[in-house]
Amino acid sequence: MAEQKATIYDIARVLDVTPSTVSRALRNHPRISARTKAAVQATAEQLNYQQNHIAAALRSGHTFTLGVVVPYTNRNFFSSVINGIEQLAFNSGYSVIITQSNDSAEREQKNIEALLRAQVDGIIISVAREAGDPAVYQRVVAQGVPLVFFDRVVEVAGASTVLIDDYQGAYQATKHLIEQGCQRIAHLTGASHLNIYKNRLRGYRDALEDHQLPYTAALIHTSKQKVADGSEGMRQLLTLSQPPDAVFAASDYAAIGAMQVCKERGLSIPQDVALVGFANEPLTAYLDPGLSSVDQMSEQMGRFAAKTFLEAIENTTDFTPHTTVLTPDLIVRASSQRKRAT
Amino acid sequence: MAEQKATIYDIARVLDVTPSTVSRALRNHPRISARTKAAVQATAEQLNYQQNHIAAALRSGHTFTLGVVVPYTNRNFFSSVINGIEQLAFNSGYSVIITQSNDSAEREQKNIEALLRAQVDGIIISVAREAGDPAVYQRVVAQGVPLVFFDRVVEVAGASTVLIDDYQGAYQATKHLIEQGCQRIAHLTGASHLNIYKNRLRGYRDALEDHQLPYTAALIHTSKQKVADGSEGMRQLLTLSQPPDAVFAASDYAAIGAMQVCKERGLSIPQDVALVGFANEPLTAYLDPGLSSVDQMSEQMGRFAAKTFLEAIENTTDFTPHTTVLTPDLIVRASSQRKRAT
DNA sequence: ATCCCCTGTGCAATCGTTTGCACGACAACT
DNA sequence: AGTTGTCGTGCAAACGATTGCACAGGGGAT
Repeated sequence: MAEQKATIYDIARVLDVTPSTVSRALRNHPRISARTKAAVQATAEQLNYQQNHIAAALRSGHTFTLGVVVPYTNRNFFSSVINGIEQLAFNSGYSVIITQSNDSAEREQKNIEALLRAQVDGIIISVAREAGDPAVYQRVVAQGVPLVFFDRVVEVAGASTVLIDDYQGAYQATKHLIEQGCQRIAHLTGASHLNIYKNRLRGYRDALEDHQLPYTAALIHTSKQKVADGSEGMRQLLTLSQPPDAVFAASDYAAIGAMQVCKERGLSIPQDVALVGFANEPLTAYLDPGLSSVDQMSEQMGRFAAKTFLEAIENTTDFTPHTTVLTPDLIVRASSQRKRAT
Repeated sequence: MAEQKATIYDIARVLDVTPSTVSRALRNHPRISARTKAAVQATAEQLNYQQNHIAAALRSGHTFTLGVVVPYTNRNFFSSVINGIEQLAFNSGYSVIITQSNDSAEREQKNIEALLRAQVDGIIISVAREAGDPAVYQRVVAQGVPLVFFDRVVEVAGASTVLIDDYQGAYQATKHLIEQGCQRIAHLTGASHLNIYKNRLRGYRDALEDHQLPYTAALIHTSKQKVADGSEGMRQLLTLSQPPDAVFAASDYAAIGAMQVCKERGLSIPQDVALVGFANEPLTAYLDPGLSSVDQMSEQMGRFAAKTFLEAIENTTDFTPHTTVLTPDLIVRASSQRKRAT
């Protein structure tokens, strides 16, 4: 059944040279003559030679493999990031191993260890919601394996990070709502050990202040940002004596929940209540009305993470870990557009 | 920077035994005494020994790595399947390498070759929309690497497949529409070298016949099944002298397009036009009205694909390739529910 | 006592490449 | 003519584990 695979020995035998010469010829070593290289190439193709990555990896120490750890593969944001990572990695000859933590710290740690055993050349990770022991990350760095965090990051010496500017995104979204004439803008925020929600809240607050609008604690609702949480938040907000005329949610799902409640109550969107979400999940475009949202540049984030890794690999000596901050992009749809675009 | 990694030689030195003994002890070889095993275990932990997969792979021929090729990682269906695959694979000690073809046959072939070079223990694939040369798949099988197709399959001797029963799904969906009182049911189908659309069309057609409804060619619209295609199809259908009172689309996206057109024209859903899609993308639940759809059991599909692979690996000798057919599940939402559920 | 088998371990080859070092040949320079 | 340098290739030792075979010692059967 299993075909015999050709090795460099087979090529060497045919051409009556040594395997070393073949190896060097294939890797385009400068000291090998053009004639020999051509001959090796030719017989390699003829024998259908495929390099054995494993053997090469063992000797050289490079596996040309990149490990990725995400909470869930089937969440659009993460799968889009993976998409971006894979594009760049593939073009540079790297394979990508995907693992998922299911937001469990224990599972995350196991994943990292498995990746290290697999001798990956680097690890790109978005950490689990459940906080784990940072020692694991430090061990990765200590082993000399480049480590890149994205979106959900942790401060680790020697690691790089790729983020979006959550503050900016929230600021833009809030400013947009103000410009559309909204005066009482509520905010659905999330509680987490991660900074993303804090930064969004800050952006929201600063935008209000910069436009001389009061910051009102009653207009803030904190939750886990699921659809049901958004509904719950909206219901509470509508009980206020002065209900909001706009809602900026820190996630699209919470915004969807809010939208559903508005529809139930017969409130028109965006006239009575304008809505903006966060993440620009693909589904937001298909809602009725389309949900305005802050795009997280997921694919780009993946590409930057991969690029950072590649840089780290190529200059092992003089690479300094760094943080890349991407500017998010406000996508305006019907849910917040009260005034016609000029 | 890089810490020294412990090898079995280090353990052997400490205990004054040979590396062979250590290797066997770690792999729980029956001929090693319990005492030795315990001692090896202890020092392994003490030295923080982590097996080098690469070295083990080179010698043993097993990489404990599973290759996956999908058209796109960031499509919910595929990322959910990957999710399912990863769950089972991880539990059995396998890592999963993800590659994407972007629906290009050339890229798909390159991916497969890269996976083979990486010496993966098996490949799970959903083929590109663009048809490629089946010889690539045969080469995989010829090399003795288990090959499992899912959803978008190709007939290859020696390969296994995991599918959903598209015929059944379509039949159920159509039957459901009939039971809701629809009489003129249109179908948006896709053109492809793959069988999925053909089977859905067959299911649709047979359901009509079984309920004494005529099959009308004018009610069939063929396209690539994007949102815009669905809109286009719906517009055409509405120009008919006898427009349909229901649409069964072979994909959720086409159904969304149709839904948008209905809304534009002021047609009420489901009263004037009932709608059912296919795939049960998560967003369907959030549409207004919620879109009924046929669930493709994506995670389960992934789990079955992984299971098939694991079976093939474990009984290399007496494994016979087989086809697993999953029964899809019709999810009824507001878009097709004309009669109250009793 | 003799033979056989079982238990626990060691020996050494092997997986397929990579790579530091050495070496012969030939050209160029003093 | 001797020295130095460059070019093209070969030698052999890695990389870290796995594994078939051998073997010593001890117990039981004959």
